[in-house]
Amino acid sequence: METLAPDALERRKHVKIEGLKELPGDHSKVVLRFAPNPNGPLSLGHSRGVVINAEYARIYGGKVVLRFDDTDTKVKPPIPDAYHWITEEYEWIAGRPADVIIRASDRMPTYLKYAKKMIRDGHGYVCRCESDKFRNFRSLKEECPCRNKGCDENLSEWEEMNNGEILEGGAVVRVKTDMSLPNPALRDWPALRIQHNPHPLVGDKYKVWPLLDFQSAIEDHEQGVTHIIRGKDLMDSTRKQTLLYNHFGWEYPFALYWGRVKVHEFGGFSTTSMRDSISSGIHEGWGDLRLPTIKALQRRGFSPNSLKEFWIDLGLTQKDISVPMKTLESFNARIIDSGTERRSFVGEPIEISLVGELPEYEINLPRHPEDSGVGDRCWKLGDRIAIQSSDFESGKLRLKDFADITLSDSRGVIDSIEKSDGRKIIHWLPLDCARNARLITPHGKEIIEIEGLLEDVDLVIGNVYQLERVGFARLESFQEDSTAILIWLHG
RNA sequence: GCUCGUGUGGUGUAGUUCGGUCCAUCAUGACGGACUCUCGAUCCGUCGACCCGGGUUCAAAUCCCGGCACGAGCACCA
Repeated sequence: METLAPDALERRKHVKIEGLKELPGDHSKVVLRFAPNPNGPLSLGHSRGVVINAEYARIYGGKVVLRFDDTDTKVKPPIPDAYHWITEEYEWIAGRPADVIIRASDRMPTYLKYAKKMIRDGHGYVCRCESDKFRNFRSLKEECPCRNKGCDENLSEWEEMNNGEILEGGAVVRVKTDMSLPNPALRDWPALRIQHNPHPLVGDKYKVWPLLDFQSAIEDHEQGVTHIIRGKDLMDSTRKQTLLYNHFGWEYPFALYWGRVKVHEFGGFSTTSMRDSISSGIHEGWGDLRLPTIKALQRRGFSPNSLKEFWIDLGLTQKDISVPMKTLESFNARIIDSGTERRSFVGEPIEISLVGELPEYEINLPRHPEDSGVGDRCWKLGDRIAIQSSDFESGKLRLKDFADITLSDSRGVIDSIEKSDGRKIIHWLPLDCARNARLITPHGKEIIEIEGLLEDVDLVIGNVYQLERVGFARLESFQEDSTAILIWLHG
């Protein structure tokens, strides 16, 4: 060591530890879970959960359970399409499908079974108090009258709840903890409530539905989850569920937390508010470029690896953070740049006639400046070309990779083919090689569409190109009139 | 009100468990330069931080006490 690298021993002062920290506990059979509500497709915020869980599963050779927490039919009702959207988006982000996929709504018999057992064992009870009345008991650390009912009475009321004899709001099943607990959130917390709304997938078969804390607790145990990674807003859920696990004699998984994330450009990630903005027509749909959805990121051409590197770099901390999209974009740019071919896009074009000795040849430009292996793009030269109106200034310009010209009105006099001085270099396009195009760019609350001309050489729908002097964009489609639709990615 | 959590450069992040090897890591950003027939890439340089106040100690980002700030939970949402 000392002879091979004498100063390696000293120089190793501060090294940043890359990657995720070690998971606590046993690593031999790691089971994690990602549990979204299928009330919409996945957002950029969700992708943190996918990345972190999938990465830990990869590190330890463990599994990830993708679980649809769809037990609310009223406040955040599930969207049937969201189940397959999320399944596919999970796979896209993680680079592999989830190991186990379950829907909470399919597992109702299990939840109801445990609920009944809890009541029978005296660890839970049917509470008929109105919510604000119970709230009052809770704040006073007093027990509500329902708490000391006999087991038989609880059980018969439980049956009434399930039969639909008790209306919504008429009863709730509570986990018996301790009304004198210092943390008010833990005092006899609600486990199941009545919902008569039909569930979009299982209909009106069930009248009693578990709340998140109960459903999630039971299912984590059923699936053998060893590590729960969740937002720190759910810390009290851990404490509530630990109390429930004690009733059942189960051992609670390790829980890890992350703080709230905001992105400067988008703020938070509320599926519900996105849903509202779509139904009210403010946004065009879940793939609207202004929305922080995975669908929008896919349309723009982000690499799933950029999400992975981004979230792993951010790590798993409990700090509430706000990061700029620029950070994600720089990860993405680094990933895609070497494999992204260049093309010319002239926005808001102005036609120019070339005057002078027009060489009778084709111009060969590299598809990638640092990678000759991908070959050239070939332009047939004509005397009609287009330049960007923002570059139009009467005077001396260099048409990139072609010629020095002097511009006056809409005529470009060729001064020389060789680069003769330090004049401004602009991108351009022979009209013969151009196709109409529209570059669509999200800009805050607006969507900006720039009409222009795109170099019409080997265009493949779905590919990302770097538009010279403009930035990265994904070719989304050709319209019927053959106009190319480009979606802006980043600079 | 009660309970819980977090505070390191503009933004993130490493280091905090077991004080010294930290005049504090890395990335991103901003600024400047080199190179390049893209405003991309690459390369070089510069800027910039331990919430505050005490205490313990030879030594504190790290331990203790007290403040302050921010966030969250106390939903018949997830």
